[in-house]
Amino acid sequence: MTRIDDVARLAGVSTATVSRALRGLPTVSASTRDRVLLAAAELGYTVSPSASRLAGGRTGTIGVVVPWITRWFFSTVVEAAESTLHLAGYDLLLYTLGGREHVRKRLFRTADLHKRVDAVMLVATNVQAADFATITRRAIPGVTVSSGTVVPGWPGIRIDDVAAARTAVAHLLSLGHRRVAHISGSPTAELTHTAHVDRRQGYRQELLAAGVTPDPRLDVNDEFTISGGTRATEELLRRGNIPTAIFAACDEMAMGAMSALRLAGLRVPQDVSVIGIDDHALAAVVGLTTVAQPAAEQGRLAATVLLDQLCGQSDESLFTAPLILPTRLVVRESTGPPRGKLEPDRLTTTEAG
Amino acid sequence: MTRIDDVARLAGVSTATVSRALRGLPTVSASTRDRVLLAAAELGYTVSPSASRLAGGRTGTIGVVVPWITRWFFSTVVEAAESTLHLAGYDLLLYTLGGREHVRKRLFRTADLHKRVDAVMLVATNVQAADFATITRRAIPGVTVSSGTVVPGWPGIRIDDVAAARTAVAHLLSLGHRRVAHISGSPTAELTHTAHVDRRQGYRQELLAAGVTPDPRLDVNDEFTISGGTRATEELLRRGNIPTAIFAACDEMAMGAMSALRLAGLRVPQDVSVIGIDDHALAAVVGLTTVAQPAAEQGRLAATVLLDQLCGQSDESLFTAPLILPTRLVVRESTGPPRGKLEPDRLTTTEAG
DNA sequence: CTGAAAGCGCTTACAG
DNA sequence: CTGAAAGCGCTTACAG
Repeated sequence: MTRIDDVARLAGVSTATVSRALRGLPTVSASTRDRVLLAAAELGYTVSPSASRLAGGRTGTIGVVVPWITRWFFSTVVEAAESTLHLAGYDLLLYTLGGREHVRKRLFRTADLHKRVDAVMLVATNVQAADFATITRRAIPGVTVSSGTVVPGWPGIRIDDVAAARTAVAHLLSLGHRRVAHISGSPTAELTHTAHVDRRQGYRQELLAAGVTPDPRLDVNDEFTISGGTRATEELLRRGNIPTAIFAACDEMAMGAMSALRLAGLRVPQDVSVIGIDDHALAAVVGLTTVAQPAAEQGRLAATVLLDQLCGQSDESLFTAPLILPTRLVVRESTGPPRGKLEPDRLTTTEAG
Repeated sequence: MTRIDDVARLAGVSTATVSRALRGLPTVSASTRDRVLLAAAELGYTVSPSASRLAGGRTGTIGVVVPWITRWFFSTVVEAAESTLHLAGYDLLLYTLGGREHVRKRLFRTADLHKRVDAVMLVATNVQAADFATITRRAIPGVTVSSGTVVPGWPGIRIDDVAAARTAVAHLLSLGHRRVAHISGSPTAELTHTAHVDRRQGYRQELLAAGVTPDPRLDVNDEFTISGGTRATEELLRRGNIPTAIFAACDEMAMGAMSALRLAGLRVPQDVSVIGIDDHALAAVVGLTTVAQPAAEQGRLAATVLLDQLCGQSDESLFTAPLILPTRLVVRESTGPPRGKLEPDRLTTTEAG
């Protein structure tokens, strides 16, 4: 394998000059730079990352931490972040926690992560107060996406989960629904993020504002997945006193709900309306009404903010408050007025009617 | 930051012994090992990856290359591979090509990748003959998942795409369909992988075996995505002479097809049957009949095979032929007999009938 | 603008 | 089983 000395010899300069020329430092004359680049190209030389890291102290790598990668929001964020980071010449080290709390702990409590990456992007991954110390002491730059906690010194990119939930519930209320159920992530299964906490709060706030007392029997927890939505909905049906509408905390749960309702012989939206949050790629296919959030944009922005920090040219306002991206209601076919409002008798609502 | 000398001093041994003890080499006495581990724990010492890599020549990192991460198959493979690799102490460097052919080229043609990772996992990423030389010369271990080409010296994990397609088409034929359309990836949009080539071949083979001549007007290319499936189906409808069944090369395209058909006022399966390949997490939700392939298992197996190679204890049979995992037909609600077979008159097929 | 030299923090023959 | 020493391949003050 060719090394920097080979290039230096061929170009007739020192290794220090090769190093400078290859990295585009301004302290190299144009003619020298050209000679070095030519020599490097001729030898097919690329710098050894290990040596460069050890000597230079920079890894050229960003660590991206996600709870999962198979869920729509996370994969979309990562894909957008990845292309931005690679374009800037950074590598992406992927950590999927997968509910393994000990992995998260090890990541933050030891110097491990810090020695592998120049900066960290935490997606829907909460950091506990005990971790702040580690992060701050090592002064590692970072950014959070869709995170419940604010990490001191790290910008945050997110949507307003409370407001998004209120928008969803307001839509159902405006259609005339009063028995509105909520299915959301469970505190134990979603340890790493807190979107479900905020969304539940928004659900309750909006109901209360409309004079509706939240009914705990209409509030079920499960995983933020399709099957989680299915199970939660089955539980709702099992409890009896079926709601006229279900607000699912994410589109994947909403789709699971639609599936469970259909299996139970209930029609969406004639018997039960369903709304989610996300605007998943499949939401349009299944006609799901939802509150859209810009996932790719959050990934792209987070990567950009991180790169700016590494260049030392961050917008200071980012450090004072999280950057909140807008959400918007997308009405499709899964929501409509409650049955009683239009057709009091189930029999008159068949397709033949 | 504490270094290896700090640990050595505290434990009263040389840095060489610390290095050996920490890596669990057998040439260290139990009592010495304990003393070293205790000292390391007390100082909160973790090895510097950069230094370790430079000195040892190993990176402890696996490069995983995927065309996209937002598609079901790829995210499922990566998530399974990730947990297996991290469990074994390896980091995962993610490269998402995103249709950027130049990224793939740079990755293989230069020594770049080789200097960052110990081994490579290529998911649905083809390698051209010109790349073989680079890979072989550098003798970097690797494994391919769902790859069309066989890389000399690398095991391959995959399904039999031709057979999977034939299973799908055979199901449609057995229901009585003769006008069977195919929607699949386009040669230009899916440069990196070749599943669409094999699946198209299986489609044609099965039709021909049944005495049906493939009609090029029923064969449309687009992206392996939901919207690709939607566009391809719209194109089919635009061409007129609507098929009684559509075989989509993947579930995402199939779901796009279902969506386009519904929008056009056609019912699935009464007017048009739809079948895919994958068994996407949402297939059950939308009632999609499909040929299931084990995505997570392919990721897990590929990671295991790679780790075995790095330990030098690979099963030799893996290098002689790709490991083919089984697929199986999962019949749901999106396929049924063609209309003519049961109900010759469209009017008699309404729900009221 | 350029070079000589130290140093980044480990691992690995080699010798014992 | 253990240690002294070389070396991995760069980058970075420092000096000029």
